[in-house]
Amino acid sequence: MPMAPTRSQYSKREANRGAWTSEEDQKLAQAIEIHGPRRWKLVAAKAGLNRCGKSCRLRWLNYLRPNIKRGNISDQEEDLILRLHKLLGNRWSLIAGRLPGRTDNEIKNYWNSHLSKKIKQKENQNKSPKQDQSQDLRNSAIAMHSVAGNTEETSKRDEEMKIDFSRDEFLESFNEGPLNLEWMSRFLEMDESWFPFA
DNA sequence: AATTTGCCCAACCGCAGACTC
DNA sequence: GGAGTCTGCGGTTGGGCAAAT
Repeated sequence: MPMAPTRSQYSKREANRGAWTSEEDQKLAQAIEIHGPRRWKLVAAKAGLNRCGKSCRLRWLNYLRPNIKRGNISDQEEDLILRLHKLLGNRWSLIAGRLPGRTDNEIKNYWNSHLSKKIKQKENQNKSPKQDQSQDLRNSAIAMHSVAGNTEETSKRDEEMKIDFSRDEFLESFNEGPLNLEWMSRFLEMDESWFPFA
């Protein structure tokens, strides 16, 4: 029985795969400028790239898109990722939505290569009593706000934050089916004006 | 110097839901 | 309403590189 072609074998006879060249990037950027970052199949065709729409979309979102932040994840960003992951699990796109300039792929990679290990280590050495989850939520909101660009001291805000997150209410809202996700999306998309310290 | 190992990250794949006709 | 297509998401893979042996 013949073996299935490997990925590299496919790449020789079908669409381009693998790393993008700067020439391809340029063509894609030009096509998007004309047709917009939608209709990816069309964009791929118009760009004259032997790539599928999906591949073009990914390249745009993770690399070519304006305002992409490159370089190391800051401590503040890391803290926010940890907190959001605690709330949301592997909802990388939602998490990325709260980190300006970061992509879901980048955060997912960062999580898999750095944070998941850190957490395991922490879990192993830290068998201390669980933190009050309402405090966690308050901290999450504070971290979200500060990463969004506010320069006030978080400790001060923490003191000023008067909203009383009810742990039980919050946790209950996660156990009620599809509405929960909607609720969480709204929680994460909330305008900064929601925050009392804004 | 050559080889092995481990890590990082860009890119691919499969699936589900949204959209269009 | 249903079929076909497109889009977006999360999981996974594999190439490239540096450190270790």
